[in-house]
Amino acid sequence: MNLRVGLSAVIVAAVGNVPHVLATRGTGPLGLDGLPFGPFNPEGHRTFEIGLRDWVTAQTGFDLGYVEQLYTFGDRGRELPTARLDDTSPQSRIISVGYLALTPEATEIGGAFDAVWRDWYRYFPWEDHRDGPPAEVLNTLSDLLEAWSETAGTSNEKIDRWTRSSLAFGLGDKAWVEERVLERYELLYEARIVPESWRDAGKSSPHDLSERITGAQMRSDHRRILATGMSRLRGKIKYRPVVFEIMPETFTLSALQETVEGLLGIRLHKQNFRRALDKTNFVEGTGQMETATGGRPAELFRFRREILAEKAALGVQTPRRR
Amino acid sequence: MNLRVGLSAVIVAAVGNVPHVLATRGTGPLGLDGLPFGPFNPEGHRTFEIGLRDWVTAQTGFDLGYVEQLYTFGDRGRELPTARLDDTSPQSRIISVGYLALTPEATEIGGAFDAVWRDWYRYFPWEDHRDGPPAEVLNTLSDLLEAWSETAGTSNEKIDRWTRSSLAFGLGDKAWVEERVLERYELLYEARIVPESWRDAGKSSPHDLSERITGAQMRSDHRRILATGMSRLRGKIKYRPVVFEIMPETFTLSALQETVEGLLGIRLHKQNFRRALDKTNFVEGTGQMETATGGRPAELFRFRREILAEKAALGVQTPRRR
DNA sequence: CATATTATACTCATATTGAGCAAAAGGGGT
DNA sequence: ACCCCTTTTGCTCAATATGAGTATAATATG
Repeated sequence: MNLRVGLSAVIVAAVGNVPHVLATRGTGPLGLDGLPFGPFNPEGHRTFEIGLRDWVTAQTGFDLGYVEQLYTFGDRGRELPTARLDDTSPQSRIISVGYLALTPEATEIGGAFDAVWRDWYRYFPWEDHRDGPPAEVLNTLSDLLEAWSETAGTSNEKIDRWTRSSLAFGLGDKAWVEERVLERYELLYEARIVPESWRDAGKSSPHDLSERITGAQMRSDHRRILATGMSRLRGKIKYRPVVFEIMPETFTLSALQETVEGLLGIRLHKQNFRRALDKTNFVEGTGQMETATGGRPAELFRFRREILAEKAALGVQTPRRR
Repeated sequence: MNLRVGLSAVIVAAVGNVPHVLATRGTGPLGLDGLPFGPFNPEGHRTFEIGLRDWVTAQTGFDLGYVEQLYTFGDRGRELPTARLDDTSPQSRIISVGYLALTPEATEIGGAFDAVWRDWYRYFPWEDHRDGPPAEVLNTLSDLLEAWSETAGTSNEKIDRWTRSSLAFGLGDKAWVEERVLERYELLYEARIVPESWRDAGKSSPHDLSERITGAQMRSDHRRILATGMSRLRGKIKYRPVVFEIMPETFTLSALQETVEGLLGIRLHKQNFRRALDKTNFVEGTGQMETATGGRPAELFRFRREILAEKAALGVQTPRRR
């Protein structure tokens, strides 16, 4: 059997303090978006990371800053949109090594590469709790998950399904834990709520759900890879100063907070955010002022990159509600 | 070029509350240990994880419990012990997907598989701070790292090397951060202190260091993979109840603490450990007593596996000294 | 010059953390 | 029986961190 290795990238930038991912525009009959994906060329590149950087630069014209490996996806049944899980035909098998990359420049994409920056909540509407939990989306999903739990064979299995659902989505008295993006997506996939779970099984969905609820689909398993990247980033931001990789040279503290809030999908208490930031010594004032704030001008700050080697944590802890 | 995918596993169990890894005994001229490593067979296995479980069971006769993917290693120059980093010959390239597995049974290995359980500090003597920082090892390494810093070209580079060294190893007024196992190993590799850095470059080491200082070598890049696994486990133990995957059915709280201490390589405050554990509700008393403690008998506890889906964190936080 | 808007500075109750002392419950020797 | 040693278990306390509030400063706008 033919084994091939590809690289897929979740490239994140902030557009107006809202997290965006680089997506390749859909071309097939369904017109689904995908993640940038390129073959790994073992002759040309000594490491995966070098291969990834090269090929993103070649196709989009900009340099990636922060890069980290996410996960290696090798399941059979993920290559073709119509592949069946029980398919055992000895076709070529593609293994894809997923990477998370952060870049400050959400510039227009040059070259022949048909890619666009997309608000990442387009693919995950239930993940955006910045204006409180999105009631319509969550209620619909909650109902569907409850129905799915009911269809289980045994009563134990029913309870298990519903427990997992409420924990993942913070239903009932459970807390919403923002970094469980992957867990939530996988649950929606397992419960056959998200359309690609039907697509991958070669069937058509019996549901008639709007994209406002289930989010936009992606090619192959790219939405899963994106969920993996979001989970990783939301987790990491709490103990490593990775936000600064997507911030411009100078920024106001409010802009920094809004970016963090955008990534986490929740609002933070302003005063406590500042206090936590103060303790870390990660930023220093530049003396310059940003006047277009609409109110009192804010000082522009800069990330003290020297400190990167030293300190580890951006002490932004998120409150555990409930 | 031939692309092949292999699976390597860091399989951890506790032998008398001390963490051990399953290692394959050295056969080559150097007689170096290695990690269990097997080819991934795309025809036979739908996913990597299934492949891994199958092959460990086939070779050792026991079932893996907890399994998680670590990292995918694909650098050129890691296949052969004598491969040179600048080697560009189009030989077969092996990509290895590393896995971390935890198992409670440190049973004898059956079958034809020549594997042994090895104290993981055999490979990383500088990581064991259970009886305080290991002065001899750390002093020697500190001197070597300082010497390496001095050989840098520019003064900036000198400072950078020494900063990274003291941060990684907690030298001077810096704190020892136990989960930076990989960072420390990579620094020792970069500084050419660890013998395999010379081996990989096809040279022989000018140092004459005992294994008591540099730890035991492993085949290929297996020591790096082990370091990755140790880092992951030490990090994860603080926010997920993974310890219980290597504990027997019932255990005393002291045994649990000693196992955690073994994994983290540091001592914890007993009363605070208990208090943190209490809050999580992860364990429940069985009523039975263990009398062979040498003092007051201790109650035997059991992990409440039902809670696994619910609660996330084993709130064992490690003190940040200094 | 009042008002809206945003930035920044304090305050305070409560929870968490690090670290200590004290009592309880065994075993072993005299 | 009694003392000593060891380990478990229970409790206290100061220091710090956290969540959330109020007050004040500095600008733009009408």
